[in-house]
Amino acid sequence: MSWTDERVELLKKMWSEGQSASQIAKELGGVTRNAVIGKVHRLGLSNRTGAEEAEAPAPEPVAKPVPVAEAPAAPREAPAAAPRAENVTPLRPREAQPAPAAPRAEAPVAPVPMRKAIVPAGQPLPPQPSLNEISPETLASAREAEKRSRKISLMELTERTCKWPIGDPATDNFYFCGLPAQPGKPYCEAHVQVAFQPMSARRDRRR
DNA sequence: CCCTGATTCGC
DNA sequence: GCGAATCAGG
Repeated sequence: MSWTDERVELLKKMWSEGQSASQIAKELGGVTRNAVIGKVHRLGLSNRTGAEEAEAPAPEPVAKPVPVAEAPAAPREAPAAAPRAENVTPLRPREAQPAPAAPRAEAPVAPVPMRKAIVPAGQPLPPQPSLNEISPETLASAREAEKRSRKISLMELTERTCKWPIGDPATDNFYFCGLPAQPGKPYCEAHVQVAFQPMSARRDRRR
């Protein structure tokens, strides 16, 4: 591939639009980001001053209009579980919560009444299965994983980090597991187990 | 780790 | 002129 006029044009255009060298390289094809950067310098447009740059804080051109997670489906069967007398520690409240007296009286509401955009776009909402739907073994490894979790933020999620949400998104005690995700899967080994269960086994355990 | 842009330097 | 390798930084 060589720098034909068209290619240089596209390069100039994209560069002035604030696209990154790698994005431009991808678009052009046949070149690496290094090639793009090198060309940019030779063309003398290092100073990203291609377009007028009105002053609009150029919203970091995110390649695609990442569709902010649609309002996630209502927490499945959450309310139903609430009434259960026994303290149904919803799996979420981490760290042993030594029965701190006077647990919010208005707790029966669905756990995790999230606002929006809590789960990265594209990924299915992690089910918050009621405890009896999870086998003891799976539950154990899930809790163990929670301890080792990297506690990363939404922005730190990547292709290979577990995207299992932990904590209440309404509080600052919210983060994502972040452990190494199973190749191709959105979660780490432990959370994959919780998220993807054979229908049969799941049905059998449900009450 | 992943990704940025900047530089260098042999070709 | 080109761009891989490498550097510096987030």
